[in-house]
Amino acid sequence: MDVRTLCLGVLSFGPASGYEIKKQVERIFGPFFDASFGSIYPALNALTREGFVSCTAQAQEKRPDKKVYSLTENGRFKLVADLMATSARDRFRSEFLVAMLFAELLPASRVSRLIDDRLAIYRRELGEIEQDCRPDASPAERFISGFGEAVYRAAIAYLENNRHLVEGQSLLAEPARAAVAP
Amino acid sequence: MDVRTLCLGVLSFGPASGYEIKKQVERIFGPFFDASFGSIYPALNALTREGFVSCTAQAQEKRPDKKVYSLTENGRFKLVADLMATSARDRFRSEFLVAMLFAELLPASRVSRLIDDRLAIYRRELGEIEQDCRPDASPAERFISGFGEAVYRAAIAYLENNRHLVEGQSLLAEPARAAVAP
DNA sequence: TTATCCATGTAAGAAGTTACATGATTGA
DNA sequence: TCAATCATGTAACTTCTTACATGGATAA
Repeated sequence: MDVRTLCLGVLSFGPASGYEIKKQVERIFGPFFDASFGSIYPALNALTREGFVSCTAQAQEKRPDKKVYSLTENGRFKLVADLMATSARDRFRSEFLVAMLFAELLPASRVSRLIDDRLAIYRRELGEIEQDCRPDASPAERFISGFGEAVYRAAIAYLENNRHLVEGQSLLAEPARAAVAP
Repeated sequence: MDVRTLCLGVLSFGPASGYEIKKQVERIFGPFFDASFGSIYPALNALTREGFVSCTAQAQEKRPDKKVYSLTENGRFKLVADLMATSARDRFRSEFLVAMLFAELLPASRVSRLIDDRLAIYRRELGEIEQDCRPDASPAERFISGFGEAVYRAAIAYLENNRHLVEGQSLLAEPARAAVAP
């Protein structure tokens, strides 16, 4: 599963430009998948060369031509083949959790700050998911949004209820043991 | 946050070989972070060159020397500096969710299979987390394991309760609309 | 007036994976 | 006998990110 497949997938909903594809990916997947312009544009060019998408340039004044891509028949076959072949794995790579493992080495204030920041991010994502919930969304879109909601809610609740496990464990600031048993 | 920092972090718990570092990362983080030998060994060599770790080779019979690395004072400083500097972001990249967005294009059986597989993976991870829960685990380790548990439980419950949103939506096999309103 | 949106593209580089090489030991 | 464990390492490759180039329009 790479950016090329993602582009084919978004184009299966209808023609779009590279710019619009990026926006759609952001809206639908939010933090579950992302793709930069630096990967989308080359991907679309390659797909065009290989005949999986076709491109018509729309002239615009004072702006680069807008290139609108459409899935070709071959492209549709390739999309299905890619989706069938994919191992569909998840990779959740959390620098936050790595940092938490070494919380003892950091000042307590830094640990608290990291947790607060993470909570703020999760809450913001949650808010965006709830806001973006449009009535015309497909079942598949609702499925994905709902998954995000469920996972974020769980993560937020966990952080709120268990942050004490890593807060106030610092070996730097104060003698933690003395504070625990006064 | 990269493999180099991860190696320094694990070494802050005590000396270890590259092989042992990989095992520890697998045990502690499971699916939240991983590092292959192909990234760990070069990282350790670079860290040795730069003086952040020291290395003593233990001769072994019929096997490559076991190289045991220890954090130097400089390495400990660098670890803290890296942890302070990190943005500690999460990136959850789910090929599974991408595939689900395009569930309509796939045979219903394939969609069900993907969901079953994902549930099996989540359940297995959950089981491993619960099994690995050792009495001597640090609060930080318990914090991380608990986070995984909470998130996996939420994901499993969500998939079980909402899979109908993407199952039986196939445009391939049968006319879904007719089946919905008989 | 400053930031954001629109709009595409390239080049350099970071970071990591996979596959290979080597090979005895141990448990199922 | 087959797979896993232990043990390190290199090289080729994939994939993506970041930074840059260009620049008007529009909203705060």
